[in-house]
Amino acid sequence: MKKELTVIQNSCCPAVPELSIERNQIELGATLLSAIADPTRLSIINMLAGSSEAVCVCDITESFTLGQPTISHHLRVLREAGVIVGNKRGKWVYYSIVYSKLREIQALLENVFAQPVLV
Amino acid sequence: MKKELTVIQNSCCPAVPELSIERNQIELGATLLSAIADPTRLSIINMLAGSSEAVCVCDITESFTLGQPTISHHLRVLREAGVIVGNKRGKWVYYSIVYSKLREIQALLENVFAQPVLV
DNA sequence: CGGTTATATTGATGTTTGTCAATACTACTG
DNA sequence: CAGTAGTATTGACAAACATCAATATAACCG
Repeated sequence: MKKELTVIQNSCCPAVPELSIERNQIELGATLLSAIADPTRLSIINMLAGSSEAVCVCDITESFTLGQPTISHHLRVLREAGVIVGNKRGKWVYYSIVYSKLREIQALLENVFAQPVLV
Repeated sequence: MKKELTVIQNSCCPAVPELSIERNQIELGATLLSAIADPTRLSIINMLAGSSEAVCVCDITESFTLGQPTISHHLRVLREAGVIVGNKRGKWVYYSIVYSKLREIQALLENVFAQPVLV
């Protein structure tokens, strides 16, 4: 009896795709996205990005119903991610956006989302 | 004795900036960013975005050292965020990217990061 | 039908995160 | 120098999260 030629579908995919991006970039992306993935922090970013001047912490705090230590915590997260910088003038601290870091985040997303070049 | 004309610097900022974006958008942005702000999930997105075909869960699972239920969990997070869709064929489930959702995320970031139009 | 394979769900566990109250620190003020 | 105001830090706590082991579900196979 001759052997059947039936193609057994025991493989689910023709080929397993590779990652088109390095592990470092993935880790960095996750870190940066985590830093901004919060309503309060997105609001702070939007507030600072919309201001031509650096903004004092007291004004940021006033914009939210959250307590001052909580805002200070969020500012620290953004600062440590490199998204904002603080500048002390007298007893006030003024924060402003690091635009290059925002562009870096967008560029990282581009790379993660990018389809490979069709040859 | 005449009143001093000294301008007391008891205000830290000339003006408090307003948010240039709606609260809904901030909340949506935070939700979507949280969904992708994880190394495993970013890798899955990159893997799927780099594939011309939908990819079977078993192949996704093989690409990581994490257990199958953990990958299934991450797939669920991405699916519920609308970033990927699953399609069942026989006993396999194939996932693929919802590119419109990726563009939505990028557009949201554009709005959050955008400086207001200079008049 | 009984067994096997692929995927999802559930439950448990340790870790991280957002929030607040209390406190510390720093610079101005009188 | 003592008091006050703006900001940061610490510690505590509850909620959310990532992970795994165990189990459930669903589709194929013999």
